[in-house]
Amino acid sequence: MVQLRRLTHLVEPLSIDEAFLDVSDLSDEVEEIAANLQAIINLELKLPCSLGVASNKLVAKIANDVGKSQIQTGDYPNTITIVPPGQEAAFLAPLPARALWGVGPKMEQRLAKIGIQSIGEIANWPEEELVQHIGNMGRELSRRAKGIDHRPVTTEHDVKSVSKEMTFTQDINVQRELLRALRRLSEDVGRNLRRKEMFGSTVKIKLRWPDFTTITRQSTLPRPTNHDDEIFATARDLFYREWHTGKAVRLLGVGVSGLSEGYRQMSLWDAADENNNQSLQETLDKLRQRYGRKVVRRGI
DNA sequence: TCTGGGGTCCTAGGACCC
DNA sequence: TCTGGGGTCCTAGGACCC
Repeated sequence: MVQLRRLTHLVEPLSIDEAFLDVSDLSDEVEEIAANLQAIINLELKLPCSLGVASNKLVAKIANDVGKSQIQTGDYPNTITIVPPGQEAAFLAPLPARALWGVGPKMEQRLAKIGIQSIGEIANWPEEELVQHIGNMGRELSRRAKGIDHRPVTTEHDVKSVSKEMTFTQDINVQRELLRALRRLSEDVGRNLRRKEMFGSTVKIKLRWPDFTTITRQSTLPRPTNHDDEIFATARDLFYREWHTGKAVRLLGVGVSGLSEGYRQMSLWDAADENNNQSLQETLDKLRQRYGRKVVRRGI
């Protein structure tokens, strides 16, 4: 990301190793910008790097996917794929519908049922008919299939939720072990929230049974929190709504959403208690940061 | 196909209030 | 007292993304 931001501050990270750049303000030709950037990353990071260049994020992303997929040998892809302005729809048309953002395995099947295989076929369908067959998503897909995407490159986006889950190597049906896992997940989520200086108002748990069916249960708190104990207590209540002795669990997850920044509202009579909790939590965080997670353990 | 983890967005039903 | 509509929040599940 450092290398990217040297080029422009308009960098939107997409994942750990992908990002959108808006280089429309730079005076150089895009071909040149792309080639230089690739060379810098190859040289400085000793890593391959593929780029897609287009007039919008949707087409740039797909162009990059296409470029990378055309590598025949076992080499790591190090490609540059450019779609000139005005060529967006033509570039997308022959690609399989699945290449479009928002088309996964299920949507691919639904589209196939009405005879649509390619992005071009989506673009050619009357939008309203598409909506009749596949719902509101049809409107969005119709636009995307034509290469239309007006979303700007945004340098920051709000985090909407924080969660942590774990799949057990073996199904677990021992209450004590499950609660210990739930406690640990709650602490991870709490720490993550505190690191971001955020509070959340809705606690959600995720349970997966050995047959792979997965359920979620959530509960909204009267006030936002980022305290381990509060998250855990809520998660535990939710857990007991679905779990009974002996029931085996494959996966356990804890998440918090409804996030807000800053300090939570406190009622007056909570203040003293609150301060104690706060300082205890901060002390625990510091101890764990210095000596590791296991330095302080709670009895579930 | 036998399935990891952390996210976002959409839909749909129900409760509640005006 | 009955009826209806609309808005909002909460909950649950599912599709999709990297």
